[in-house]
Amino acid sequence: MLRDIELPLVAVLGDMELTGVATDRPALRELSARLADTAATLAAEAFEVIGREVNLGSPKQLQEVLFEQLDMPKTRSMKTGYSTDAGSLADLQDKHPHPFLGLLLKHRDATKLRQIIETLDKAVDEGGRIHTTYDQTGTTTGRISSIDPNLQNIPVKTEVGHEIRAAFQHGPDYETLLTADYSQIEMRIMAHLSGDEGLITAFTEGEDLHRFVGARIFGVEPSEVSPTMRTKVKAMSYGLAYGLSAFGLSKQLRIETAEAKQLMTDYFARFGAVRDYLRNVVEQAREDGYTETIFGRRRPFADLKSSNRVLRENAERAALNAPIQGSAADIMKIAMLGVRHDLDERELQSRVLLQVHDELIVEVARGEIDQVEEIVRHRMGSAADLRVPLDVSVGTGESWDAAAH
DNA sequence: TTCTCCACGTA
DNA sequence: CGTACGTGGAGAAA
Repeated sequence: MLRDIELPLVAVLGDMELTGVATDRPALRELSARLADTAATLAAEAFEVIGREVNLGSPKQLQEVLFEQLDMPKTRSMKTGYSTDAGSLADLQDKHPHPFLGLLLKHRDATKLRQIIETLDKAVDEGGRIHTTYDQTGTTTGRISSIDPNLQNIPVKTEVGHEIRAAFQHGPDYETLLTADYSQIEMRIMAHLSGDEGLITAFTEGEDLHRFVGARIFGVEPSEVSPTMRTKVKAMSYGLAYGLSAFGLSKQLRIETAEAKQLMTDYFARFGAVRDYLRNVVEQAREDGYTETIFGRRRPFADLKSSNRVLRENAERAALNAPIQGSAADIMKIAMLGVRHDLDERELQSRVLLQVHDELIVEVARGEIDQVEEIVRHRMGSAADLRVPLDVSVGTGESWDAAAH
């Protein structure tokens, strides 16, 4: 692990840091200005609605507005009062609709995104590139983390998120950016580790994983799986690897606990080996005092025998997740070494710029697209030999956003 | 200036 | 009552 993966990876990460990624700074600044404008308008409207000016970024002041002035029902309790996070505000909007709530949520969204953009803008160097720093020893699972700035949590889900990613581009001497990511790698690892025949079949035969699983659970044909059914199955599948409970699932999907419970029962009725595996991982960790990834990376656990239930159950969920998240991290690291090796061997000018856990972003030199795609697909696809295929999806474009799939 | 809490972005 | 991270603002502590 140390000799064959971590140490060789040091140089790869070092080069990625030194190279950095080209950015369209004017675009970032324009976006920032637009969001500042939006935020100001929203703040003014919010103040109008409550009849006074407060700091919308202060949870303390928001609590005064919501729970005293507007007399809203109390939300989740915190150390310093009651929560004003997005989930709580959404609940409030149901129980006690008020225009202030929507304005506040939109204002938060705009200011948060603007703050991210400002941080990025400050990080741009003289050459127009942003250089992150990778921390190879900062996580408990084997993932690498990214700091100063963190380029592993750049927004993507919203419209503005896409605009931000559109500002990450290839440099002037290069032809395009290429992104390559593993599809459902953690679910595939779960299929591999559990040996669940149903899940393995889903990956070897099913075109759409969640549709396939949904058909099994709901007892219908894949073509009969509705969008709602698929959403539920998807949430549950991803949640499994984190130790999600029926309660947590119900909350996330905003459905009754009984329905969530039934969903999980139906899931495990069809994919029982998954449940057995998850139980076994925790059991084994309790005996050994550590978990292990496919490639032998160990994570110690001290709290699995704790008499404190909260500590113990937290440790159980972490222990169940560690081999899955950790194996995925191992696989990506091996793939990165392979990609680097092949780029060097063929003396190509293209270079890997970023890693975002299950995704690589490559700056492709002119005329090298086909070769680079072949290398990346091959190295990522063959980084581990599992009981299910490793599916890699690749895209190219002028920007990170355009290259995404 | 430094620390904790809250909130929230990603995989 | 969902794993793994990093960051910035507010407000308190030093």
